[in-house]
Amino acid sequence: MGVGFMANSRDDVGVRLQQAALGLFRERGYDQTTAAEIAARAGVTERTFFRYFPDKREVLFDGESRLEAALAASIAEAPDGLGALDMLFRAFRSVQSLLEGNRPFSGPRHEIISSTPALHERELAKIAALTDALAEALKARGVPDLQAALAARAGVAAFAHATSCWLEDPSLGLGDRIDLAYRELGELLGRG
Amino acid sequence: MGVGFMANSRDDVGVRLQQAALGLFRERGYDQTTAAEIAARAGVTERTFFRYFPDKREVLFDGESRLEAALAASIAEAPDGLGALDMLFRAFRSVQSLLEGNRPFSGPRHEIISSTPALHERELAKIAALTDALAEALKARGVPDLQAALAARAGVAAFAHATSCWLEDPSLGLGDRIDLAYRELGELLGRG
DNA sequence: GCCGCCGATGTCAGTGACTGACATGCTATA
DNA sequence: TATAGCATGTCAGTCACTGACATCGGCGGC
Repeated sequence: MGVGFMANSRDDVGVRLQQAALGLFRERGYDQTTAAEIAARAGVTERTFFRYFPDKREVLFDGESRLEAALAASIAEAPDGLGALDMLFRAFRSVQSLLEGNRPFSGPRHEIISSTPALHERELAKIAALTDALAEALKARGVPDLQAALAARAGVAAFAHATSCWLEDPSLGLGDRIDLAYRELGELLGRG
Repeated sequence: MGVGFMANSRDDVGVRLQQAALGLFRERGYDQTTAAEIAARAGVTERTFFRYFPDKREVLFDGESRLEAALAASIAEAPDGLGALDMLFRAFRSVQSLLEGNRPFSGPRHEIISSTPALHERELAKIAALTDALAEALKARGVPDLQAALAARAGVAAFAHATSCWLEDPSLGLGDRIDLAYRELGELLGRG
């Protein structure tokens, strides 16, 4: 599969589309950017854009499947005898460096997403999908169905809280934010 | 502001649109229903549909603001000295009857929503908005910011879990589901 | 080295969600 | 009865997305 000299880059078309999209969204905002413009900047046609991404929003969501896989794998190989929440947080901590690695990308991305309702919705959907996947992973480790579903919901909620805090206030590392969330989650019920 | 004899009903146009939409969605599915068809069944124009609802999805989401208000009010008037999670669950239980009241409506609604990705996304957005509102309500009661945000996320996650279970398995009432979720949330941290 | 296959892309036409601008008709009130 | 005002209709336009078909370039078989 030779590359045949695409206009200006040997990058994969998909990657070029993502970069073009991120750039345009930052320059003009999501709503003011058309799919045709993104495609043009990437040197392809609008139709090609939609062959790579099922819709305009999806161009900003790609690492999600990798993250999901990593978390599920961590739960699958967790030591026996751990509680559901501990399996989850073990998994969250295991992807810490993965997330910290592409902070320079997820920073601007987060900015655009949180200021664009349509993108925010899509992110929530991704988080929900992640929740379901982790619930399944917990069930596979023998956690009863309902408990797995609830633990996944609560755990992912805490994880989302931690990453959100981390992205908006860089004074603490992601690892610290995760630990903090875990601890505060515990205190939440200790008090009552 | 007399009602001037709309085609076939003295119902408010908005209500007629909602009923028409729910009916058509159940008959043909969400994607196979156009906004123009909904409007036609309600006896108005497509343009009028979009004057009542900002987009096609929104026609199924209306009680949300009432629910949010009721929950926030419950937190605002909770007795002092309660922990954040207890304030939340007190609020959840306070809207139990409100929700059980329109189960005949929310049943079919839930069916369509959970089988339509676009609608599911919108529901998640509503839940997120609810989460933010409850976090604010907790802050107003003196809960520290970060803790309020985390408690709201975890609490709403448990509440969503409870209502979801309740809608899909009628063998338990909503109140029981809420109590169950509260108890299991406690066990989640007791174990680990 | 030529040929035919195939995958990636371009092209075109169409549907449907949404929007802004303007026209119209009915209600209420002077 | 005149008229201001609001709800609705009408019209034209943009843009996300899709299916069908054309094209082009590399690659394996011969």
